[in-house]
Amino acid sequence: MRKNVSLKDIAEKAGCSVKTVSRALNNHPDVNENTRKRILKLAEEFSYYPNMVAKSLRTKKTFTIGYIVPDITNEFFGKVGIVIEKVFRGHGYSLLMSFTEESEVNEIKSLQLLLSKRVDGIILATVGTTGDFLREVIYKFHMPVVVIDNKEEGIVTNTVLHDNIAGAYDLTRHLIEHGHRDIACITGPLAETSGRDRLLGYRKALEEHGISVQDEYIKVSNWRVDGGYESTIELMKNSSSPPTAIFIANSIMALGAYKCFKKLSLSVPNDVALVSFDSLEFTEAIDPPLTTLSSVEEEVGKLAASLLMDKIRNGDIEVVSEHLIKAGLCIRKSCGCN
Amino acid sequence: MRKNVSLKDIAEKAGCSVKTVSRALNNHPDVNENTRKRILKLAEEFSYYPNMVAKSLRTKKTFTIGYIVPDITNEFFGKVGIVIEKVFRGHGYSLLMSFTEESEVNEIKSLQLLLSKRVDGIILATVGTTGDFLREVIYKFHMPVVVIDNKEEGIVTNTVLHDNIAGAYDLTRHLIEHGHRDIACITGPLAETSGRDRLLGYRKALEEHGISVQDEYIKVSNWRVDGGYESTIELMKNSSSPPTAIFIANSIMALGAYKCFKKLSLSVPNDVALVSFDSLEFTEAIDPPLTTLSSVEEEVGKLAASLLMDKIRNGDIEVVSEHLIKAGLCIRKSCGCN
DNA sequence: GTGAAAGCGCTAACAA
DNA sequence: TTGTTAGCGCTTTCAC
Repeated sequence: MRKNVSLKDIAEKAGCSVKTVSRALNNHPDVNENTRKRILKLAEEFSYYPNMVAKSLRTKKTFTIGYIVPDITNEFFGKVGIVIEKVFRGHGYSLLMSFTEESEVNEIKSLQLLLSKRVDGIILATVGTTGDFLREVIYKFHMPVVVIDNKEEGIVTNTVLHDNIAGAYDLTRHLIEHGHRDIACITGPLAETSGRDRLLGYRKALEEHGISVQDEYIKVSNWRVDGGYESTIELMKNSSSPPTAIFIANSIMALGAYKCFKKLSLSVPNDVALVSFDSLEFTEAIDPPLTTLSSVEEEVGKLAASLLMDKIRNGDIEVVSEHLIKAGLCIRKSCGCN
Repeated sequence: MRKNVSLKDIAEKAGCSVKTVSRALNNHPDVNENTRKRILKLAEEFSYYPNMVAKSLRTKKTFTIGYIVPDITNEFFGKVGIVIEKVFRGHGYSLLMSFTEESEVNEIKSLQLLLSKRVDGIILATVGTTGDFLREVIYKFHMPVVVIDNKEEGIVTNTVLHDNIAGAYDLTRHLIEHGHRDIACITGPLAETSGRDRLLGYRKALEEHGISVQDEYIKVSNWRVDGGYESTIELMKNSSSPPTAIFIANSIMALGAYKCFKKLSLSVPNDVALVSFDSLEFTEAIDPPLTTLSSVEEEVGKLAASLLMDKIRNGDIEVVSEHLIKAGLCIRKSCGCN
């Protein structure tokens, strides 16, 4: 930081008090029109930018929101971040970002940093295991917090989640409606809500349609291209009878499945039908276009942002609400449609 | 913000002065070991988190870096952002993010906001037309700034850029080495350095190999899937003789080209060979895998971050350096190799 | 309509 | 080794 122009500098030139300058610049009514004009002109001349640091110290508001996510290159967190930034920018807030790389230690460090920086609120895509500390953050420091993406263990708090169970259910049911009975599932780590719940939705769909769930059809993978590839190989080569359709719990892994089918010279959807969760940029450009759920980032971001905004305004830290965002089907061709 | 525990609170309990507490907590040498231990214990008990706002006001350092980009869902800016955050986190800094949506007005607003928030430095992926204001930011406010991705018009400043010309040249030459002569180019908007320079590199490669550049083989598009699709259609259907190979200036547009080839039942690389710029997640999963340049995000991020860090430390705002990051070829199959 | 004084929580400079 | 004083740039309170 350098020696910036301050209210005092302007006050001296204008021949009035610091307070009058402050009033003029903050559109206070109690200030003479001529004085105001003179001051505004001087501020302009001096290229005055108010020192938000001093303002924050005094008012105890930083107009800064913390956004903590595992990894911003994940299209989901990127899109949600864009939406959140837009909402808050409109209210004069900016976004402080912290990346945890899915590490609990980093998540706690990030929270502590944001506590020190005295942000006005936090939107947290948690790894799910920092509940105890998070409780302190909220109830001891009265920090407004909204949790997204994963549920936090051991604490009931404000959350906005993808409706994982319903999504997995709908996708699987769509395969069933195409006449499939031998349907496999590739899901993510069961330690995460999303991995667990998407498997749950898949099971529920099968059970409700009188199809028995076979263990050899369930693969727990890692959300990545390589994991999707490996799991698909296993399903197609090692099963006693290979599935005729696969529900994959995210689209990145589906990319691995495509790779595998190419290698095994299997055609989608004739030999195997495919559906997966996220509608990403490539899902409609790939051949054949992938049937997925529609995007929920816009909704998740908007809702999380407005929940947080309300909490900041009302200070009702203790009022808790949980929200599930349900996505529709985005039907393309990999499922066998059209 | 709420009433947090302050140095004063701890000092009262510890029975010493505020300054002693400050010293103890900041690992100052001149403090009695017993006093220090007592104070640290109290701080722990009280869950004391130093008020960075007050500290910043006093020291004129916010330990905050501004990162301004058009759109964080762009894989390039996301990856660069991750790297930057990591470097700066190691030095105790955090990242304030601002998204401009490629708008000049938003870019200026973002800069003003960061000026007000008194960040210690800025990494800016500029739209390219805010040179005049940027000059003020740097020379009048002595703000350390590093520009990435695009060159800023009308101002010479610290930049870290992808070597667009060399990249386009190498990719095009690779096609020539495969024996192609009828090579087309789909580039981005010519108002952007990247769009312009990638076209330049393509031309250079043709000229140096004695191949005449044909205007009908050059399409200026929009970096998007749909643009890539349209341009490819035009090339393949409307050219007097369709090209046997295409250099595409980014991989998203290449996705559109794949879509088009599928529709026209053309096979890659037998009917048309293809190369494009960025190595994204899908480029190696698609069929056939796309030959691209290798990723430079890691290098761009690291260099930009360390340049900025040096500037912040040394205060040599006026020393300017420009850096070009050259990428190697990432050869897959769409070019005809293997 | 305007100003003086105090203070937000911290650290730098100087004393003790 | 520890404490005192002052001040960072702003807003709040209260007085005029």
